Amino acid sequence: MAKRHLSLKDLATELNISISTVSRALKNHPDISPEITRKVQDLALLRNYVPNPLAMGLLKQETKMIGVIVPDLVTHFYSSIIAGIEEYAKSQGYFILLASSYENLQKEIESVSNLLKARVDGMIVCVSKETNRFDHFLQLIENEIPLVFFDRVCLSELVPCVVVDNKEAVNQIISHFSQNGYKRIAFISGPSHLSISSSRIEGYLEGLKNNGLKFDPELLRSGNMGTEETIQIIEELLSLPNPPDAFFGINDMVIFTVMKELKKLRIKIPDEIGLVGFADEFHATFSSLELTTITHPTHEIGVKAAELFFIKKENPGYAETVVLQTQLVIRESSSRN
Amino acid sequence: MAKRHLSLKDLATELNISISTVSRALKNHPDISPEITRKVQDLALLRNYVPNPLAMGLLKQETKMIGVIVPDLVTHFYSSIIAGIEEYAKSQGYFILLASSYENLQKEIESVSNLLKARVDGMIVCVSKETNRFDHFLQLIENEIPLVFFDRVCLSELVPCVVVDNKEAVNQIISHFSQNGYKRIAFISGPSHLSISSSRIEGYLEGLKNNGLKFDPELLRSGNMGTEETIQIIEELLSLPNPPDAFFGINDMVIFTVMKELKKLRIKIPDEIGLVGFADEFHATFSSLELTTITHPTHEIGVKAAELFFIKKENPGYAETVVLQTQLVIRESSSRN
DNA sequence: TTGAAAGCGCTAACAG
DNA sequence: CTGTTAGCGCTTTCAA
Repeated sequence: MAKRHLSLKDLATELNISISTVSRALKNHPDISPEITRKVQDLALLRNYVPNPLAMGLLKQETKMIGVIVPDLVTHFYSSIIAGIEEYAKSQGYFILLASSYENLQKEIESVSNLLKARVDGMIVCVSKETNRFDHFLQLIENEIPLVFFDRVCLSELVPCVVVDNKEAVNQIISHFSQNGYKRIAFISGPSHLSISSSRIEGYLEGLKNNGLKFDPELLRSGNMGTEETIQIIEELLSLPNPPDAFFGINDMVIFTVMKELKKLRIKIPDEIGLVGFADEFHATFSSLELTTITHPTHEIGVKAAELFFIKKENPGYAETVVLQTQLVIRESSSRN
Repeated sequence: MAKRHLSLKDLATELNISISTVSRALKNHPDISPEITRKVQDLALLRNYVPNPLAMGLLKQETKMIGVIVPDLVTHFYSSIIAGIEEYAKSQGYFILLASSYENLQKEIESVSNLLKARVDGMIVCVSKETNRFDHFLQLIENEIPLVFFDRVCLSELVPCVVVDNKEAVNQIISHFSQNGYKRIAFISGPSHLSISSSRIEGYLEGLKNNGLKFDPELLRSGNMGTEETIQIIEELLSLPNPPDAFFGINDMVIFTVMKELKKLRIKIPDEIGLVGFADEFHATFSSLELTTITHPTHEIGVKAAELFFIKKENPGYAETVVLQTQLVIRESSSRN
C-alpha cells in the first residue's frame, strides 16, 4: 500500500544527470565535481533519500541482520542481554531479528530455518533447555554462517561463546552458605545436557570440597526447571531422612518456587533453610524475602556476544570462549548472622 | 563470509533449462509440463532451495517485516505482547523488527527512522512516556505506511488502535476498594499527555461518583512513573493532613514502590492501607504481599494489534479502535474482609 | 510448453 | 569528470 520510496533514479532524473553520478556524489567520490556533489547531497537531504537496503543486500549478499534466538522473551535475564546485543549491533549498522524457542527444541530448529529464510547474516543463540542435538547448528557452521552462543553453549571448539564463570559463582555460593552455618546444601540443577548444569555441578563438587563439606548425591538433583517438577523435587528433598538446610538453583525462578513452598509449610527462611538463586531477576528484591543471588552482567553478555559475532564474521576459524565474572549479592534469604 | 545461497539460476543450470521455467515450475504454473515440474521441485527440495527474500522484496517493494517499537524490552507486559504480535505475524509470513524507545521520545523518533531505513512494511507501536509530539508518526501516515498503536495510543482518528477498557478497569478498582471500606483512594497516575493516564483518570472520577466517594484533587497525582518521583509523591501523600487509605497506580511497578516504602514505614497492608496495581507483572505473586491488580490480556493485545496491521495494510482509511476487557484479580494487598 | 528480456535499486568496472 | 553497462535473484510480460 505504501508509496514507493525515493530512489537514486528519482534524484538523477530531477537533476538531469546519470544514476551513477548521483551514486558517486552521495559517497563523496573524488572524481565528481564539487558543485555536482553539493547539488546532489543537498537534494538527497531535502528529499530525505535513504538507500534501499534490499538493493544493497542483493548486491552485497548481506542483509545486515543478525538472528537472535533465546529460550524465552519474557525473562528479564534474556531481555536484558537482547538489549545489549541490539545496542552493539546498532552501532555497527545491523538490525536484530528476534526469535524465541520457547524452551523447545523443535521450535528452535524451526527458528533457525526461518532466520535462514530471512537471510540473516548470522545468528547469536542461547539454546533451549531441550537442546541435546546440534544438527541445525552444524548446518550453519558448514555453510560458514557466523554463529555465537551465550550462557547455554555447545560446540565450543567450533563456535565463539560467551559464558559466566559458573564454577567460581557456585564456589562463592557454597562458601557463603558454609560461612552462615549451612551444611546440607541442595542444588536443584537443570537438564544434565546443558552446559550451565554441568559447569555448575563441577563448581558444586569443588565448592563442597573446598569448604570441607561432604557430597551427598541425594542433594544434587536435575530438574527440567518447570514449576511442577521443581515442586516434586522440593517435596522429595524435604522428606529425606536428613533433609537439606540450604537450597540453591539453576535460576531464580526455581528458588522462588522453593520460597513459595517453604512459606506454605511455614518453614522459616533463612533461619531453618537458606536460599540462594542464580541470575538476579529484577524482582528478586520485591519478593517476600529479598533473595540472595548471583548477579549476571547481562548487558555486557549481550554486548560481548555481538562483538564476538563481528569477529567471527571476519575470521571463520575463530572460536574463543569468553568468560565473564558474576557477583554474589547477599540479601535476606541466606543471612543467618 | 558465508557461502552464497542457492539461486534459481543454479537449479536452472543443473537441469539445463531456463530460469523462468524453474520459477514457474516451483509455483506449479499450469503451462509447465508435469515431468519438468516434478524434476524441478524434487531438485529444489533436495538442494533445500529457499527463495531470496531480498530479490522478492526488491521486486514487490515489500520486506515482509513489521517494525515494533515498545517503551522497554524488559517488562513482562511488553514482552508478552511482542510474543503475541510475533505469533500472528509469523502466521502471515512476516518477521518482526524490534526496537525499544527506552521511554525516550528522541530514541523513539530515531527508531522510527531506523525502521524506515530498514524498509519495514509498517509499524506497530506503543509510544514512550515522553511522547507528546507526533510528527514522526504523521510522516508515516502521509506516506501511507501502515501503523497501529496499542495500549498507549494517539491519533486514533487516523490510526487503528488496541486498548483496554481503562475506564471500566478503574471503576472496578474503586468499587473493590469501596467494598473493602477504603474511602480515601489515591491514584498515582502517569504523564498527563498519555492516553492511559487520561482514560484512567476519567474512570477514577466516574468510579468515585458511582461509589458515593468524593473527589479530592490532592489524591490524584501525575508522576513520570520513575522510582524517585514516585517515592516523592508517596511521601507527600502520606504527610497530608488527611492521608489516603488506599493507593492504586498507573502500573504495577509504581505500586511495588509504594509497597516497599510502606514496608519501611511499618505501615500494615492491607489493614492500614490497601494497594492495587495495574498490569499484572508475573512476579506480582512473588511479592511480599501478593498484589491485587488488573490483568491485561497481553498476548491477545499483541495478536489483535497484528491483525489490525494487516487490515490497515489493505485499507488505508481504516482506523478502528479495538477495546479489550481486563480483569480485576483480587489478592492479599487489598483484602480487608 | 518453454525461453528471452526487462526491471526492481544499487554499485563498480569500463568507456569516453 | 561523467555516463553506460552488467549483474545481484526473482517475476512477468512478450515471443517463439
